[in-house]
Amino acid sequence: MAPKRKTAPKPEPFRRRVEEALLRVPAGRVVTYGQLALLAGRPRAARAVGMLMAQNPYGELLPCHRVIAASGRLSSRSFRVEQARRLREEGVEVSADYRVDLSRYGWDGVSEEKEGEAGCE
DNA sequence: CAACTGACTCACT
DNA sequence: TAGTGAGCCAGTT
Repeated sequence: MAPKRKTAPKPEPFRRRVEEALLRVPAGRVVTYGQLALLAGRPRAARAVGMLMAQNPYGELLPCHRVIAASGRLSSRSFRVEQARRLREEGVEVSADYRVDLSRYGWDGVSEEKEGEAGCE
C-alpha cells in the first residue's frame, strides 16, 4: 500500500485536471495560470499549464482564452489578440495593452455567477 | 533514459 | 518603477 508518488496525488493526468478546472471557470471571468494549476492540484505548475494551453488539441473547445498571466496580462503574442477578442465578447474588459483587471474579473474559484449587477464601482 | 523547452511566478537589484 | 535571475512542473525530442 502507500504508493509512493512524489507527485500526482491522483492517477488522473495533470492535463485532465487542468481541463476540468478550466471548464469550471464561468464566462466573463478569467483565471491565472497559477490559479488554474492550483485547481489542478499543482500550485507551482503554472508553467505546465501554459504549455497545455499551447498544446491544447481541443482548440476552441476549451476556454483557454480565459487563462491569463498572474500579472493580469495576456501572454502568447500569437493568441493574445484573439484572446482579448473573446474575453471582450464575454464581457471582460481588456485594456489596449492586453491587460485584464484580475481584481474585477479574477475568478475566486466559485462557480457562482451572480455578477448580474457588476457595476459596483 | 536524459536533457531542453516553454502561453509562468516570485524575489531581488 | 522597471528589469533580470532562479525555481518549479509537465511535455516533447
